[in-house]
Amino acid sequence: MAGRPRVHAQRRQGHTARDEILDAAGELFTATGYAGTSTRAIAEAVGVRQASLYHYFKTKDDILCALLEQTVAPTLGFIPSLLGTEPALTADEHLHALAAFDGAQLMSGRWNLGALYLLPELREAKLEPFWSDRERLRLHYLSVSRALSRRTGVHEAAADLPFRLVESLVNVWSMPPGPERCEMPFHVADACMRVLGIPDDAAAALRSRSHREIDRHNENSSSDP
Amino acid sequence: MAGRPRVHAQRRQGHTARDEILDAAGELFTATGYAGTSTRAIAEAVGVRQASLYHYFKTKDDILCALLEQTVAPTLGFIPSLLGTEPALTADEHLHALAAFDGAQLMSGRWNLGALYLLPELREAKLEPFWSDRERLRLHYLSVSRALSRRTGVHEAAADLPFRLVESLVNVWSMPPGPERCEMPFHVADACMRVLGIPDDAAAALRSRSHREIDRHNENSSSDP
DNA sequence: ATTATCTATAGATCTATAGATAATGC
DNA sequence: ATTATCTATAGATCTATAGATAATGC
Repeated sequence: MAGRPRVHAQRRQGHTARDEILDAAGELFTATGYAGTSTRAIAEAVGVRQASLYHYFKTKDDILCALLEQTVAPTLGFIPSLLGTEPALTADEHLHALAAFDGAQLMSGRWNLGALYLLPELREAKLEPFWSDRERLRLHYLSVSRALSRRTGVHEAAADLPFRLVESLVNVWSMPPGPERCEMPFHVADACMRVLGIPDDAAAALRSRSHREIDRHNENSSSDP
Repeated sequence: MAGRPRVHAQRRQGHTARDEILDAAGELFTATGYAGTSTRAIAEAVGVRQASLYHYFKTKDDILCALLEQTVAPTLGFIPSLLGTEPALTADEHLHALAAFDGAQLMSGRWNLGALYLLPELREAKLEPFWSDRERLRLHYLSVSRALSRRTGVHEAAADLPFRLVESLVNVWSMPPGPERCEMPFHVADACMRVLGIPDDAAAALRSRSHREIDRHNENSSSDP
């Protein structure tokens, strides 16, 4: 804490300076792209000098990486909750809750950070540990989806689709805010089940259980000392 | 013609130097974004020195603008053909052929230039006359679509959708090449009709007429002296 | 003493311009 | 003479580092 005073008063959301930087970077990267956003522009949006960013991030890539991590970390943190229930969840309960949580999380931020996945510059940047975390998440989706596709007899290529379906929520950000938009992650979770050959009524019946698991997780993780 | 020899032999598609530059820029802009592609990178991909680009384009924005124009100019050139038939086309024939031509054209290039519409940098760049051409095309879609929605009684908000449906073909570029992919513009043209309240069998019946109009236009415009 | 900021700047780009040069065409 | 290219470079960035400075905490 403390340190030399800033040249401007705080103007950003976020409890720490690091969070302020990520908030500004999220806005600018989603609005004008990665290469199209200079570190100076980020600093100005925060209200600090350009060099001050480097107290918190080693490079500009690091800022993007931290931002992208925010899109996968909460869901990775949810997986242990799903694995630790008593009695254990069935595969369909597990996948439905995972997709609903992941989707709601993608829709909950101030900026459409998932849209950053589409930036062409992304392929070039050095973004470990983001890529490895994202791959872990993808493989988790895949293994649960495979279990279900084996059970229903649907073609195994379908096991790739739930992960992609959830990511497609990026495009839902253009909807006007409101209850309809908030429902979308659950529609997508239902669609994940159908794509794996589970009938629509059975899929819809999983919703209340998913809500319960998500609430349970959110209570436990917010009550940290 | 003529002029000082290049430092490298030709390595790009395109009959003129200008076309070579646009081919290289199309590849690089779609791969690494606009801000992420330097004029030096474009020049290297062409096999000329960076400054030589400025013999053909006043600014970097100009290159992007010319590239984007390629995505709307052919379709704008098709409209007079559609208006000049004897006897005149009905509104549904007109819209179906327009959508099929426009869609096929978006899918026909070497690069997915329509995807450039999604680049966040686009909003900032100075891109007249592209924006005005694109607006002309949008309004043409709109007026034909409105005529149809009035006739079928579908909500008038649907008149916006055909233009957007055709543009969504950008996402089809991830399909493997083959007959299925080539069919997509016609599926989209059918979908434009359905979205305006025209039944599926009537929509499909428009295909042969659209094919004929497109062929007629291509013959006429390729036989320029 | 520690920390978060600041000022200043090096060194690497990047876009665009000026003017030289080496072909062809008349 | 005209043209398409070239070399060279100005001037404006942009990222990242070095080191000074002004707070708090001990």
